[in-house]
Amino acid sequence: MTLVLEHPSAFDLGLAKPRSQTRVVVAMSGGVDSSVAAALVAAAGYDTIGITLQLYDHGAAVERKGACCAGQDIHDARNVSDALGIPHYVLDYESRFRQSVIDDFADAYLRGETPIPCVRCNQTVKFRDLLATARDLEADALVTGHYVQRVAGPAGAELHAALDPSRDQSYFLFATTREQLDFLRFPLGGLPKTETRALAERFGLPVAAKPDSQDICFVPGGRYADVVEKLRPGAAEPGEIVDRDGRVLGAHKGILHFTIGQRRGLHLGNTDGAGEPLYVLRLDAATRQVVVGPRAALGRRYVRVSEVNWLGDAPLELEPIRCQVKLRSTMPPVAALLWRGADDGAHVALDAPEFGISPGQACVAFDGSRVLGGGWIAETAEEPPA
RNA sequence: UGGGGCGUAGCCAAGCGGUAAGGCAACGGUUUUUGGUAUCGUCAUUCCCUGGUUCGAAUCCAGGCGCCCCAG
Repeated sequence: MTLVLEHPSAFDLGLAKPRSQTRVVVAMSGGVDSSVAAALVAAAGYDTIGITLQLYDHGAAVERKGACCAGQDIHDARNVSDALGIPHYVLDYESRFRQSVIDDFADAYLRGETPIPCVRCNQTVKFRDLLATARDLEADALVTGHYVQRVAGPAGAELHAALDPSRDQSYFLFATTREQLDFLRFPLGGLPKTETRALAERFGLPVAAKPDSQDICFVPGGRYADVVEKLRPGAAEPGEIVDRDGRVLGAHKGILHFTIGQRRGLHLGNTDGAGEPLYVLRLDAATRQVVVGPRAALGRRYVRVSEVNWLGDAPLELEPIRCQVKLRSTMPPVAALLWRGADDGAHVALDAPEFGISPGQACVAFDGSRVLGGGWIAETAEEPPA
């Protein structure tokens, strides 16, 4: 990638028209990554337009570090655009973000599931709504700063994990459709984060030293339960903490405070002398019970997946295929069998048990670096059905 | 008030005259564009109380107090 620094024109998005006549919209969050993406595109000579989405309450977010798409970050995106000499627009997407991402987030917790707002955001606001806006602007492509690779394959655009596995964000993009993928470009997928920082400095971007964003962007201080309670007043109903036999061990302040596999926050000391930590095994929204037990009881080898977005060349069939799956963004892919389920669902049988798999999270299947597809975890079982 | 046992951090618990292990919980940091996991660190100047013996006591002695068990 150093080549890019010396010869910006070596960077290419693989579009047919001359660059000066090729319009590219860059989704700019105000962070380092998307700023570098914009700089690369602009430096390569494309007709570049920066767009920043205002997604939520900008008042509360102004002073926060590590946020995006509100307050200071919008100013940062504008400053970067000015520095690059590209036009920049801010779109008010607050209401659709609220509908598509935040409401879903709250409702998932009330159902006893654990949502991934980042996937919903990519799936709706960014790759559906913003992408449509880019087309309206007669753009030829939409560029984002995601660490993921788009590879032109024999059967069309393929989605691949980033070159740097520690930066890979393909888990969060499993729902990207083939159509969307045709239009999208991810200039950062092939470089390590340190390289991105170096590029930011070489381009003289005002955000070069800005800390990475983390946590849920619309949740101040990581206190997501407060947000859910604010959105759904009275939703945090107290309930019992019970063991697998139904024995009551304690009380909790609402199942929305927990997720499967969680250890901390139970406030349950050692009561039986075994000295083994307790983990959340199950959440029962109907009875408001949190079921806890030892770590060994978390093991699951079967996962049922719904709303599958399939990106493989051959359609998913009843005959199981061998692949690797990720059930969590930060885990290395693990070996599994995958086959088609009812409707748009799928079944996954893991070679070895995984611990702490929660409905509402994503299951993403890979063939090596390539994303074959993914869906939402609907339910799990200790063993696959016979 | 006959006999026996026990009282160490929020909980469990080691220690048996030489200057308070460990686990759980909690709290804080690291990791992480979700939650969580993991990991690292912190957490009893003090051992129910009061005296005594001793160079030195959570450990020995005496007296209280509080629990538990057996027998009545």
